[in-house]
Amino acid sequence: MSEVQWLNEQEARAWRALQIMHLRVDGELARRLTAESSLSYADYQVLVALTDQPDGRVRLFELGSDLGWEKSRLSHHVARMVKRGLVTKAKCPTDRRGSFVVVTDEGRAEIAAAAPGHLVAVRELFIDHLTGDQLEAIADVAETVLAAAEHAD
Amino acid sequence: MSEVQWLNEQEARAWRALQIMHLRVDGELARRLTAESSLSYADYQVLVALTDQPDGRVRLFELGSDLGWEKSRLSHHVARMVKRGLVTKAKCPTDRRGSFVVVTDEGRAEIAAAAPGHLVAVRELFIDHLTGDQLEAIADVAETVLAAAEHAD
DNA sequence: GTTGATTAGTTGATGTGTCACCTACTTTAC
DNA sequence: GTAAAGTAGGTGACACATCAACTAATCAAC
Repeated sequence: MSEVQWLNEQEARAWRALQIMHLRVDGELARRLTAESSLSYADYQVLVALTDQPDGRVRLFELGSDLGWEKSRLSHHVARMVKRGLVTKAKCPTDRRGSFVVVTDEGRAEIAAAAPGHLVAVRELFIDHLTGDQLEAIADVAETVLAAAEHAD
Repeated sequence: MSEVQWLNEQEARAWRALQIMHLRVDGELARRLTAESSLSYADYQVLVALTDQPDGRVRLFELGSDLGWEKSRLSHHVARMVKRGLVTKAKCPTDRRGSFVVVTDEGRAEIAAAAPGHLVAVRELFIDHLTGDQLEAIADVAETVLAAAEHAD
């Protein structure tokens, strides 16, 4: 067994605080979303991705990689959303293996109703407490870490 | 309906990047942990909290608030860990409603085996890409946000 | 054009989280 | 003391996530 390199105080503080912050903030966001709308946080993310597109449709595999979800999870989740009338599926004409997920009017209505409250919550729980410099620093860190992860695929 | 205040570019960039970073990093950490040990990320967190204590025992409600878990989730999860022999439960002598969760030798062995690999992964996926200033900035941000959340209980 | 590898998506079993509700004990107020 | 309120924890039903195995279409090689 080789020596374990434990985290030093600064590293441990940053890592721990970040983990706990994320837990608290995301937990509270999810709680408020389900309390104030009929959408889960997962539903919300799917609907945001769909309504970001001009035609409100995205291929399943693309949605999966955008959200960082496994295809199985996505398949199950979309099936539940179809059953609830938030989205539908459509065959892809150019690749007969594939499907699109398409927002329905009901899905658009649900996210339109939920978004304002969610944005208020994001501000209240996170953004409002930070300076411009801090937001910049956060974005730099996250993008650095993500770029490294991409690079190590 | 009042106007929705959308996120500006800087805010959106910071928020989005942070969310995606967390998804990717925590997802990869969880994947590696389950691949290289018999512990889930949740198991790992419970065992860390227990082995942090000199006597390896924590009251359930305390563990719950440390981890930010609901009591029901904790109850279910601990029950599963008991079944797997990683922890046991012990009645609290001073409050007869309460119980302690106690690490077993097997639990200690499992986390001792898993911790080195996990630390390597935390470094590789996160810490190694950041400067001391960046770590400091992250910790400041997270602590600020957490303090605000505490304050708004 | 036939074979093999890869990719898109599904399915079912199983593990995990959440919600509403429950018991048992403790604390507070009178 | 006793009633009411609060706290520690558990339970069962259901929603959700993960894993392995599967079908079907496309792509690459020859």
